[in-house]
Amino acid sequence: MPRPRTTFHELTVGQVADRSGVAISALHFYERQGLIRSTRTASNQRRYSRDTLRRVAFIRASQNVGISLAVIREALDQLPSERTPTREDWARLSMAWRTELDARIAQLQALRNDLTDCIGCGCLSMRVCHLTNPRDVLGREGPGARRLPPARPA
Amino acid sequence: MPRPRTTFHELTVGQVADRSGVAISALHFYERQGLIRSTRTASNQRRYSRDTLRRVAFIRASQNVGISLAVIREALDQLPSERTPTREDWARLSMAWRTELDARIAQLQALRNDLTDCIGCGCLSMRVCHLTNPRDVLGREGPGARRLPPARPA
DNA sequence: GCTTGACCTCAACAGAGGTTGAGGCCAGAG
DNA sequence: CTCTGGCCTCAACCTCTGTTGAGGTCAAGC
Repeated sequence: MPRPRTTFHELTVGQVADRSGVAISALHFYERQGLIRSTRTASNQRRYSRDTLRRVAFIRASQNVGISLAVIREALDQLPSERTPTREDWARLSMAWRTELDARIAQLQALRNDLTDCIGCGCLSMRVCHLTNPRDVLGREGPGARRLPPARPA
Repeated sequence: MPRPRTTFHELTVGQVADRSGVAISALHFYERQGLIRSTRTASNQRRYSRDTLRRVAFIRASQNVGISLAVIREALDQLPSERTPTREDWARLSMAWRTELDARIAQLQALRNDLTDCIGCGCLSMRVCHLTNPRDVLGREGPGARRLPPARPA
């Protein structure tokens, strides 16, 4: 079996796929979207540095809680592009991301509390505006094709 | 301006749209997907009962935290179909939904803590398996066309 | 009795997030 | 030297969550 050669610090796309549990096609997709990067060998194969595993874990974990790839990319863009991120780099990212996560946690807890307290208690007054889209804290988010660009060149 | 007549307990689609902040087209879509229901007037216009506002608020709030419409529909299916849901009905739904929300809250907090504790402290060992897809607790979730039906009739 | 605005249906398209498949390259084992 | 497994690209397709537009109905108001 001709497994591609790698140095210790480089991973093939297959290795990253195996270790991260993400399909190769998804890794290619993430790369096209600028979420991860690779170098190429002489024969044009991708090689990933080990911190890619962390990036992919970060991506999937964030996606799992409903954050879009665009927002995730913005966060990852804070990491240095042409150097392996250090602990400080990730710590800085963490601080920024905490805000996003805290907002979402608060939103989830509000939903849960409104369901149990408000509806559960009998008043049935789930506070609509409060829950459905507090865009002051989360900004525009959520799936769908609702947001068109303001004007498109014809 | 010929606003449609409604009784006190009935709302037109435009009224639901205005009060919920959800586009009419989205309400039609939710109805096609079985998330909300309506009766029709003699002239085929939709009329919604007031609890539809609650359903829509529930849908949007849940969507906002990354839950898919399919999962939301399953939850809403627990409400009685041919009677206005009572406090007890919503309370029952709340209890079930809490589980879903609690799991997501835990997941978010784990992500946050791993980011701040684990990466922030220097060990940099974001626990991949633990974070990316604990399918024992959340089941299969997340966007994309990854899951094809096992076999489709030709 | 016409106009107007809210509503209807149905089909087509949009954007996000991928998967699948065809066709081809490259390197190591036999 | 050939075979094979892993990798490559590119285009097509898929699901999910809606939006847009064309064409039509109905009822209130002037």
